[in-house]
Amino acid sequence: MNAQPPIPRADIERRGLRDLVYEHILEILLTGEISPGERVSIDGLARQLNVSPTPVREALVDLERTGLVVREALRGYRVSPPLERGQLQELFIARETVETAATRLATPADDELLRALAAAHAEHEKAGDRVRETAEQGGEATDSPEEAHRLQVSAAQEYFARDRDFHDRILEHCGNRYLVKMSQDLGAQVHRLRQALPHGITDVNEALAEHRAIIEAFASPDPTAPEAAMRHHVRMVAHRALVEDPQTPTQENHEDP
Amino acid sequence: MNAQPPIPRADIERRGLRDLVYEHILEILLTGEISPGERVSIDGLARQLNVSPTPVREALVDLERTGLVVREALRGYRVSPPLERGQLQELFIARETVETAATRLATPADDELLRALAAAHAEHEKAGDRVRETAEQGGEATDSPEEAHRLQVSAAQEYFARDRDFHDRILEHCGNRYLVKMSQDLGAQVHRLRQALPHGITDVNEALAEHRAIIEAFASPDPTAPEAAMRHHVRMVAHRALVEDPQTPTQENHEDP
DNA sequence: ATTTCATAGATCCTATAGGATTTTAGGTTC
DNA sequence: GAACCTAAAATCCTATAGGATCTATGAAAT
Repeated sequence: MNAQPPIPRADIERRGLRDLVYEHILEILLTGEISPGERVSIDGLARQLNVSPTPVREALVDLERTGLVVREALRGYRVSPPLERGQLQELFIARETVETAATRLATPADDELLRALAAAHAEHEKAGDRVRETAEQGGEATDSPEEAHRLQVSAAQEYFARDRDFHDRILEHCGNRYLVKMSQDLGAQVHRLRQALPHGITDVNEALAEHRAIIEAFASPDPTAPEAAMRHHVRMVAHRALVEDPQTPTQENHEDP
Repeated sequence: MNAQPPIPRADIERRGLRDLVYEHILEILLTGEISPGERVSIDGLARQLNVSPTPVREALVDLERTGLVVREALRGYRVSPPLERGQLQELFIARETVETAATRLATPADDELLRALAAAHAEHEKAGDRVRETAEQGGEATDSPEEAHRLQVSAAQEYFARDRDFHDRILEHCGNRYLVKMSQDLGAQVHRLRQALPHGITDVNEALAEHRAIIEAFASPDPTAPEAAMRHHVRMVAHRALVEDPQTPTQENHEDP
């Protein structure tokens, strides 16, 4: 007989069908395969994924809490409508609150954080280069125009992922699991926002420069510098996202800049 | 025929069986009917509530995201283990972050907020009186000892609910739905913490005084006063909750007091 | 006495079925 | 032509059934 000891299989990470379905639906939502406001049929998804409705229902309950879908009893789920300007402002303020708190808690930075930030930033810069390349050759085209657009979208996704990695490195080192969870919850909304922006990424240089400033602030002896740099960064991102169509302002953040 | 316009019935609020089951399980968890670490059987709950397992499963998925239960694939749900000291510290820091941000956004307070806070505080004081009464006559007893204890628990629950109402009034007026949601998520953890504390409520006077200070700060012309009062309150709550058994400290909040 | 193994029970997980409700399509009337 | 009513299809919601997995109890062996 094969002498297999009671293997303490902790890292195999057994996952039920529900988790797989969740990721599949998430993929559908994030790629924008279904438009905001459109129905997300439970039975339809079950047929499409060749599973029963039960795991689909569980996955949707989970997704509802992320805010990506909304539920109306007896009427099913719908893709959440796009973020309004007011929600956008609130979202950035909430993000500023969480990110600055995490940055403060991660200060002073240990060597591990500094190395991780440098590595993440390098990847972010690479992704930024690709974004610029695809944006330039988008007009002339090496392949078909739809292929060029596909490359552009792919580069943008990679860029956003690396951007988020940078922030996640800080979150990981803040030592507060609740702030991490909050940031993840907000992250889903942020993604929704980015997907909704019509024009491509136009602030690669600015964002990278602000990230670099954050790294330098962590390296400096001033314990208030990192938080200030992060606050400035989040506010600039908000500013760049809110430049167009001046609408009804709803609230401001009363704090010293 | 009755000339009913396309009634925008928004407040009828239709709810499915899943929501009722959710509330029932929540009640079971908050009253401590099941001990931390114990199993939460899906089929068992379904039998107990006379419903099928499907809505129970959905409710548990929802509860899992609140942190009240934890899931292990193919092994079911369990009541979350009690908060460790490190988690407690992190929880209070997260709470301080969210509550102070909301307080800052609610400043300057309008008349509606001031009235709402005064009303909420009055109810909170009443509940505090009942807590003191039941604590005093707990020994002598008017009825059986277990009846006295029941009254004590009931008074404590009312007290906590009114305490939370006070904070919610501020949250409502901060104008940021994401901060509100974060506070609600943390609220479930806070409740878990309170239920775990062995001795009764011993800081009624202190808490009420700190709340009164917050009200006065909102009434003062100093725009930084409310946030400072709230920060002080949350920190004092944390201090009073963390006095006993000095364990390994994990992190501090680097900010000017 | 401790460990190992095996069997029985309970539980989780997924699939399928049917009742209730909503949505959609088509026809009718003003 | 627009509004209203009716009927059918689709969908949501809940319940039930069966296979897979885990847990627990008890017997056997070292």
